[in-house]
Amino acid sequence: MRGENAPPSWARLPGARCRAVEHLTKLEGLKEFELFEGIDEGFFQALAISAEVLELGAGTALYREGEPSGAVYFVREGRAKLYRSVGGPKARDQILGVVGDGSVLGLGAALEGRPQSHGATALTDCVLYAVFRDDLFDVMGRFPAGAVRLNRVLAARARELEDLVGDLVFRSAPQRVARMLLNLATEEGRVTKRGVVFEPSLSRQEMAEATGISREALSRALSRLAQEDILDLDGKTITILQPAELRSRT
Amino acid sequence: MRGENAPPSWARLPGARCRAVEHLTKLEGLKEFELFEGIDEGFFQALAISAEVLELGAGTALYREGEPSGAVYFVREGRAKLYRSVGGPKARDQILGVVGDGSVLGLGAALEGRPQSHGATALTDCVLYAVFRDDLFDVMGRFPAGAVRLNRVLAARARELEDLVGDLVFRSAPQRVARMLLNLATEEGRVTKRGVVFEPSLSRQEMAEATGISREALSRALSRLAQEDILDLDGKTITILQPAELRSRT
DNA sequence: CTGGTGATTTGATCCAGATCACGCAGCGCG
DNA sequence: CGCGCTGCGTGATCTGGATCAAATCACCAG
Repeated sequence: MRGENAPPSWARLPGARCRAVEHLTKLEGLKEFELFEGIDEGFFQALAISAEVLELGAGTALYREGEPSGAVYFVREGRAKLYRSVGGPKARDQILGVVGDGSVLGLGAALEGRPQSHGATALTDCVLYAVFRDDLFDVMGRFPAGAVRLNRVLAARARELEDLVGDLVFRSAPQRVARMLLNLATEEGRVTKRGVVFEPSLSRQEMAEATGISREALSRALSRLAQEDILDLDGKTITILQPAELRSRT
Repeated sequence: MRGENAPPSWARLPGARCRAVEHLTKLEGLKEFELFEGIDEGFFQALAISAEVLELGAGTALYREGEPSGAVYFVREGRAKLYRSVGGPKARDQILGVVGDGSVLGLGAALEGRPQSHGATALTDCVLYAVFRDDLFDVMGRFPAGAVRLNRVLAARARELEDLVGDLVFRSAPQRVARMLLNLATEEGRVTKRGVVFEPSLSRQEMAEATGISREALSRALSRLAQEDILDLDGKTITILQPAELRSRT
């Protein structure tokens, strides 16, 4: 049925597996998306009928840059990174953004009918609803109100990318590190009396890629902040001891 | 600002002036937008009724970063730059993109109902169709097929921004200069037997801002290319003598 | 405990590109 | 005319962060 489409990369990956789930479950999950608040019931049903539930193990790729768009993915649970790569001798990645539940992946490529402009990989175990392009267009045609809402996803992405460009161009490495930490903290941190504690879903390497600097530079920036008692580094967990001070270094 | 419709900045700017134009003219103009190919006639009429024709002199600002979204602008003629700024002692701009006719400005902010995330300024004299937010939402509600098309604009913008991030992070200054020249050439160049000739709509300063480097570095990069007979610089006009060579420096 | 493998830190250089400083050309204007 | 102003080119420094090199740490299998 979807024979013309090359199988999306998740279908070929060991970490991913499809699960049969009853209809109602999926429908309920979709209704939780803030994005679709106030949208007609029929839209959810139509989407739910088309959706495949997808469990993606941490670290497995959902799609890669340049790959033809097979589907869009509604993130129900977990966190994923979007990134760009360069090959060649000195291969590198740049993280474009980290998205959590309630977001949508692969939408731009699906709507434009062009190859993916970035790769997407699960940072934690994820639960996604995959909707194939054909089905998406079908549902969009039948429930335009829902389709129009999808605009917001792209508007938000564009805004975030503009922010990223601004950071890369205008701010120094230490400033970007500070911002990255604050972002991670608001996403993943628990507030305690010592400060904001979290165990980042990003490795040091990935933090560097998100910040647009080398792993070594990131390491140095962190140690520096620890030395100044703004951070506490203990194994994998990071505590922001002086959030205000960190913010002032932005 | 007072009320929900604070006057958009163009209304306060000397270079801008509104023109009374008959209905049919505007409608014809809108139908030329490739973006809306195949869309129902009613959509154009509804948009045309709401649209104001706006003439914007070269160099005048359409909207600024942080300003509340008043309207969206359909670019009928001319070229405009989108940019980010930092204030402070060492104020700088970074050009996020240059758009020409057939594109739409200010859409993200309008849809999100948030302040503009970037500024927009005319590079050349422009003719725009301005549609106020309220009117836009009204038309989108009545003609969802057209509304859904708008997401292509945002998808394209997001893709372009991803490209920009990739360039900034992965490529060296000379490589970015080469790309910028090639982009300008395809947009604005005439092919002659000597090579591709154009008189850029961007000043040197702006070329530097688009490339993410200093004016001096841009100047040097250009002279270098001229020295190697890849470019010819003559006053304001640039001729790309060896497009292939330039492309290989990407 | 022992060795191995990968991630992280630390330390020591290097260099692309920013910054600073200056000269020069055009251009409107009293 | 001379004056200031803005935009552009070019040379001379300076430096943030990349890169190279090596040590340390964490974790696991045996």
